[in-house]
Amino acid sequence: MNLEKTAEEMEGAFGQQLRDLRLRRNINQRQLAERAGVALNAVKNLESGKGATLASLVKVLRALERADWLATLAPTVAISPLQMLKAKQARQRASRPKGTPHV
Amino acid sequence: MNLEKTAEEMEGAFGQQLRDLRLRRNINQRQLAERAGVALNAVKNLESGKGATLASLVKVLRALERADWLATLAPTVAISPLQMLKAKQARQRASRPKGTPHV
DNA sequence: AAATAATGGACCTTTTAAGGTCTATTGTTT
DNA sequence: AAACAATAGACCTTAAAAGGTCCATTATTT
Repeated sequence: MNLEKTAEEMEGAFGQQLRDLRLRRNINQRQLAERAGVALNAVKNLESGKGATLASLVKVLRALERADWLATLAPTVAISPLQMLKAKQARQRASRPKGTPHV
Repeated sequence: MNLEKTAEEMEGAFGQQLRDLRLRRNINQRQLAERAGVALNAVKNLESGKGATLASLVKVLRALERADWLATLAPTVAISPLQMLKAKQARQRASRPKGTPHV
């Protein structure tokens, strides 16, 4: 998967990966849709990269037993107990730029 | 991230990860939306897990410089040149079950 | 403590995916 | 080579997200 791709191309390449996962398990689109609890069209859309929802993706990943992948996006940084004491609590909001007189 | 979660809960937990990524970079939702080329609402939907499209997700990941993550779903299995010779080409379609008289 | 921007949430309209069905094509099996 | 199911693609209707705007709340800064 190239990093210089357009968003559309990436969606297509992503769909190809989903298809690979399905074929490795040797199940057809209809079966996958059933197990995932989504419409056949939703699976088609995902695999072809023609537009899909995150909800459909999550359900399909569960059916493919790859839902664990979703947890790997932003691994939480481990922090030692000692550091913990002096650490400020994590931001809940982004800070506003100091100098920049925000329009 | 728990593996016993419902699809909805997973979408929420996923949104939290997106938020973490954004806050680590200390940019606000508006800036992220701008950079990603999506509406502010799309970012809100993603982070709150209230429903979003894969297209929005991909654009936002690019803006967060985490689009590479998308390629990690189904790592391709390496195959030695020797195995390559006797290997059948990968399936393009799922096979139909032999015995099962398909309804 | 006061000022202020970031965020949450509601509302509206437009766009698009979901869900359902049917047909044409084509990979796979026998 | 023939049979047949898996997939692609089109079409329609319904549901839901995108995009835009406004207001209320609250974390952060000074």
